[in-house]
Amino acid sequence: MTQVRVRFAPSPTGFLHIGGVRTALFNWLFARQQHGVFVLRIEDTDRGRSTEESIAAIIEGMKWVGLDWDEGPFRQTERMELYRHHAMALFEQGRAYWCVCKPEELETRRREAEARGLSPRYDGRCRNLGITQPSGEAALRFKAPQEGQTVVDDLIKGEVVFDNSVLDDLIILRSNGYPTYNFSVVIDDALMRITHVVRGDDHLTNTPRQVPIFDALGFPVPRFGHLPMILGSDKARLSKRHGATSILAYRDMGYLSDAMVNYLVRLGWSHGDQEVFTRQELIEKFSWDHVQKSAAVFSPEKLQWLNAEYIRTSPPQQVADALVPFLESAGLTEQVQKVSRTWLAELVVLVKERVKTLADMVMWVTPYFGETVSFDEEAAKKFLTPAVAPVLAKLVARFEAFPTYSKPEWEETFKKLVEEEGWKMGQLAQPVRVALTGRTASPGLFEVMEVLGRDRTLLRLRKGLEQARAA
RNA sequence: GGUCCCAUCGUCUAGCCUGGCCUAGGACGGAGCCCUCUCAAGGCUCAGACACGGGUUCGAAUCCCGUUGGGACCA
Repeated sequence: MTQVRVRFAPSPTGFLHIGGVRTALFNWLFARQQHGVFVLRIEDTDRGRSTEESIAAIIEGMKWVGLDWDEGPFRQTERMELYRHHAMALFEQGRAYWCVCKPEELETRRREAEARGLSPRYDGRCRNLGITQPSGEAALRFKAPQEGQTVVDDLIKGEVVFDNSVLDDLIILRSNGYPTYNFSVVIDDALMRITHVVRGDDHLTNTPRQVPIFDALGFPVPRFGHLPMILGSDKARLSKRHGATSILAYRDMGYLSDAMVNYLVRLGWSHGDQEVFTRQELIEKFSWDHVQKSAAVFSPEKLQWLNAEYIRTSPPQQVADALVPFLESAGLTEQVQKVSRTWLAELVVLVKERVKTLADMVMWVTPYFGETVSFDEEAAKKFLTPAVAPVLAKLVARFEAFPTYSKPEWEETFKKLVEEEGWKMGQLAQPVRVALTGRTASPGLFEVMEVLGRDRTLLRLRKGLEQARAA
């Protein structure tokens, strides 16, 4: 049994796309499950559009989602000699030939063919010219098989049959000496001994063009798997106008990488009714025959639900660590430095049930940092009124009698006071909530007090009382 | 235009290969109720799909053919 070797081969012409991450993820899961090798290869032969920033973004994105690679990153631009060498090898074997047709001529002939209702492929004019040493501009073309069929036994789509008669002789080396996409992938996949080529299904029809090249060069043909596309809500290919498509944009919006991975894997793959998986489970349970054949619509709502799920269930300390950069960019750097990591984790526990993203969490968590809070104007106006002042004063007095905070005792004290006054819980709870957090919505009051501690609780209650009296 | 791929609730999907357990299951989203100091979380309930047409069969979401509709690639 030969070792499984898979690859992810993005072109660095922009940020790392969520579709790309999903392709990488399926490859990675398969590699890890099979104890195989995952190769990262940067397809940067398009010099005009490839950028260093983009390569850095791909690497950063891959690291963020935790898809570690075993070999690479390789770059095609560093492998030019290999492509030329193998292209010339094909020429020497008589499997490739020089084509001196000018681009304009090709264009005219293509139009003519189309006008006559024929398919617009290369007519093979230079195929039998036997040019050995082209004098001017020339491209190298591969002699594609013209008869028979090429059968691709796809891991996902099943058996797909193509008639070779529809194939034309594709250019493998351009007149400028650069290899074409369809050629360089074959050489790389062959030389890197890739056993399973898993990519987007936009490459399915490229496959019968590539298989004969493997054959001609005497390389073993890998298995292929073509993943369905990811679409936007209007069923068009996912793009900027559907919202963020860069993986790092999701990081910056406050999504957890585990949630992202879990969401992406379920977009096109399933394991019965299970929705939430640990990485280990994914590695164990992943299989090609449960990969969907049809395209899937990306759902920001479901992603958000899963993210909330992960925020609730991940170890609080881990969530707290991921939260820190968000607190810092919200201007809370100093405050964050003053508090302990465990207190931060307590804060996470306090608010995690009410939050969808880490960005949300910042909003929920800010009231607990300073000594005091600023009151939301509307909230104060509604709840910190002269009518509640006397009761609030009594509450403060009774709480002050306790040397330390104790949830059961303080809660009992609170309820007793409400009862004595003949009030409903909400009548006192809301003013207290505003005093403690500045807002009308918060976690349970006694959990809030716990996180605040005795002294800050009393300080804030007194401030609230002042406000109520002044109103 | 040619070739190829695809088709179950609004969305992600289970079921399809190995027909009957499907009056089609789960999840997100939506509606409602419960819980409740607010907001959430949670629990319960409801609405909601086998693209269409032919076959095959005692019986089809499941098998076959066609149609329609999407999409990709080639240029």
